[in-house]
Amino acid sequence: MLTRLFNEQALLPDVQKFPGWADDSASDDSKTKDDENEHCPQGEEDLDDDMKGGSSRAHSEITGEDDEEDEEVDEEDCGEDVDGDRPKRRGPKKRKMTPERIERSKVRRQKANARERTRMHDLNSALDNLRKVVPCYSKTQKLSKIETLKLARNYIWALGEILRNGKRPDVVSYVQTLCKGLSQPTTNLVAGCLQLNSRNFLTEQCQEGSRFHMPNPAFSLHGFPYQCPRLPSPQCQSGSSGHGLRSHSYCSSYDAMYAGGASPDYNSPDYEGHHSPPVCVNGNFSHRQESVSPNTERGYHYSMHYAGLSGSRAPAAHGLAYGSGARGGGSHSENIPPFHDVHGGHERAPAYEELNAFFHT
DNA sequence: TAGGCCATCTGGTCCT
DNA sequence: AGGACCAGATGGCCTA
Repeated sequence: MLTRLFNEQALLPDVQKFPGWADDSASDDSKTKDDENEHCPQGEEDLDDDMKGGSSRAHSEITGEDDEEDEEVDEEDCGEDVDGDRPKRRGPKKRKMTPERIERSKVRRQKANARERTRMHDLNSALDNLRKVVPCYSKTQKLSKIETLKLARNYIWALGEILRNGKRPDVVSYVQTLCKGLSQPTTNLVAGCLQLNSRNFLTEQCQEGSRFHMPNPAFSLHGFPYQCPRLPSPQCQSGSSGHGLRSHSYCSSYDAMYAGGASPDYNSPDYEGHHSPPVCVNGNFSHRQESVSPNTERGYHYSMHYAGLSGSRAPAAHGLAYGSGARGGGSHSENIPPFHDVHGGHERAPAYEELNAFFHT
């Protein structure tokens, strides 16, 4: 139901000031150095072709290496000077590939491969850590690498804006900021995590005054007609996203953040304290994440991070209603899975306390 | 089947 | 010489 929740283009017109947002694709600064390396390759050691993988054989083929590569080559000229049909190579003279050298090359290459694997694994685990501290995190359904980076960038920017402006962010702008440059599926996901529910916006705005600013009373996101849905459960919606994001159900909501109601039960076994930096939209910080719907075919859990209480108790005055959200239920839903199921343990961001303190003053 | 995402291999470049 | 980093190529997996 929430597919196509937000039209990305329509979502973003107001947020133009983000440095580097203008052209993500354009910033794909493909290298220039290659242009300078048009000379013929320098005497490559001829690694044996029987090494497994061998996906990048283009180079060797282009250089014209063949069975005769053991012959020493003239290193004076290159490329344009063609001796016969084949360009001459320059660079160090090729040495004979003795069996020992071949073996050493193999070993060296294998070691390099292993290092590269390790390096990429480290990179991926760093990326996983990053996933845990951006507003939407799921163990079972990860954001792609690029989406994680973009969302993290947006998130940092949004938090920075909060600090700079010294006031609570406009909700729509906040969502726009978070979703800037994200793909449609990820935008839907983030929006789903924030669950911009018109019902609550409207009721809160009408009944509780200005707990937050809604520029458009008939809530729609810059043209996106998000008409107050009557969800079976305000806490969980199922949605699907294409491409990298498999179908999932997610939850956690703006409802919960804004709905008045009982405070969460921090003594609940579900509650495990803060694991996540705050997604601060209106100043409500809390520890645990919103629940997820268990009735999904693949059990994807998406959550928004409620975070930040500097202590271990959230002030009820902020009216966080875990789980039940807009229904105003006091205790959080029994559907809420253990927090760690959705959120791996990780450290808090440093700015946490400051932000928390800020929003509680 | 096309397209997106990812892991891996590989060679080039830079640095120590 | 060897390690770190990078980017291209390739193939596998998954989803629409």
